[in-house]
Amino acid sequence: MFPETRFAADTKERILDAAEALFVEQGFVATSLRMITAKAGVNLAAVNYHFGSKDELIKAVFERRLGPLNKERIAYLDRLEAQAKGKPLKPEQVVEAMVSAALKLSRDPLKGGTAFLRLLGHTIAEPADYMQRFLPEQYREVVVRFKAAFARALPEIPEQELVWRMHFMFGAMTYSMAGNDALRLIASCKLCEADDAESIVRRLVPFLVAGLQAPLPAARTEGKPDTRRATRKRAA
Amino acid sequence: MFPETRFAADTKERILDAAEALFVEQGFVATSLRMITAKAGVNLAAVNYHFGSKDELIKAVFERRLGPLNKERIAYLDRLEAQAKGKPLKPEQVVEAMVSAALKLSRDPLKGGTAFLRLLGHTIAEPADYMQRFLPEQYREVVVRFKAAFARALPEIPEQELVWRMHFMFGAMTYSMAGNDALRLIASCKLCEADDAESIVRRLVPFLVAGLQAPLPAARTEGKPDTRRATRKRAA
DNA sequence: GACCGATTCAAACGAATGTTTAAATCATGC
DNA sequence: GCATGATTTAAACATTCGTTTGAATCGGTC
Repeated sequence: MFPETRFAADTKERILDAAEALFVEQGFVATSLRMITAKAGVNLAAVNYHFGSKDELIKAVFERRLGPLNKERIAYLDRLEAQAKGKPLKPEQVVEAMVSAALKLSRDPLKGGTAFLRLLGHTIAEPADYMQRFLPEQYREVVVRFKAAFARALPEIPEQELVWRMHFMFGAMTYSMAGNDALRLIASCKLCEADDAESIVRRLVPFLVAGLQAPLPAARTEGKPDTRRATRKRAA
Repeated sequence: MFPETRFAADTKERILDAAEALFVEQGFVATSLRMITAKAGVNLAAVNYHFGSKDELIKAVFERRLGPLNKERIAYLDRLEAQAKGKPLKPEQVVEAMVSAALKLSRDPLKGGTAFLRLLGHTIAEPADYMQRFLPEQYREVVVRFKAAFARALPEIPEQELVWRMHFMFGAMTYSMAGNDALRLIASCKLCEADDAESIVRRLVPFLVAGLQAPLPAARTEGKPDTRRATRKRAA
């Protein structure tokens, strides 16, 4: 009852691998099932046989990696909180928990996760309707847990402000993993040799921690906002 | 000699408007010329007549807004540097110059720029080959000027580090303007009422300034990076 | 009113898309 | 060895795509 997954499931994984790679290069819509099955070396009908439809294939590509990735993020957070014994974590610990799982994924050549991380970055912006429902579902638990952890680690930040800063954090994170295309533009190149994921994380974490801890914006003045202290004066 | 732009040239702009709106909702590839021309109320052939091809239409959608937007960014920076009379700017001034032009665009209802900003966010990640060459071209001057301004405003940050932080900055910026879809996930909603562009900017700027000024990461230690000074204690 | 370039229009083009079908092939139980 | 279910295969399905065509229509000039 086991070796059935030997050749058959191989087909499924070959399809997933090929699809993952092509989605990164060309996007979902521009990648046809014929390209995928050609690259995977399988028959065209195999996709609809094993996955049902192209949309389901796309979801499967994500579930294969995003599930374990987010589980590991939560596990990392669990470990930290267990060590802390009820004390709030330090902000850099929470950021680290958020980021380092992705780092590990990208570093493991067996998992072939580098392509997936770039795909992930490209896809957050994906306007496709079924993706707009699928991705939040995949991220829900991570968001809830980390939002709570950040709220404890940064008690001086009001909730609404924290939500936005987490939003910015997600942006910088996904963007920096979406590939160095935009980076190659900023640097005149030859700097971007440090594109291994580990050094990216080592640079990203301080940036995010500082941003999350930034002084609160001035309440609602019209003139030059002076970015001074965080008086929680409710304007109006 | 004026009303000629009333119906005829109106066709081009009607197409551009419709395309812009549909691209935001569905992406480039998923949006067909038939949808665009239907929404614009013009004939299908009008796109190829006025723009030559779908790709050229896409470029036109971007050029119409991205050109003025980036020109204004540079003009803003020019103004600041003229006022400073040779002194380096403050980091928040440079960030403000980068961000506020986009804010103004989004606030002008006449320009209909809100949709475009969201489109821009979605598109930075666009894998399409001709976009990979077109966008850097559009951004080149902005990047050069702002990189120089940041280098003067943040003299203690090494160039390589600065390049990465600008990268992160672009990420947080584009992401936060790409629409509140991901945000709606973080907040349980009902917080996101503050989605007008101005309040976003007021929150975004302090975050970015703090991130850009973050303490430099520890050199290359293996143990827990304490983000303080680079103690080269070897954790055995 | 006739001419003309610019624009619009309906219709068709070939190519490519996701999906389905029915036969062929495989592995495996009895 | 044969029946059975799972998989693979080649071929076709109906749509949809971007683009092209050639005639119709418009506004303005002589």
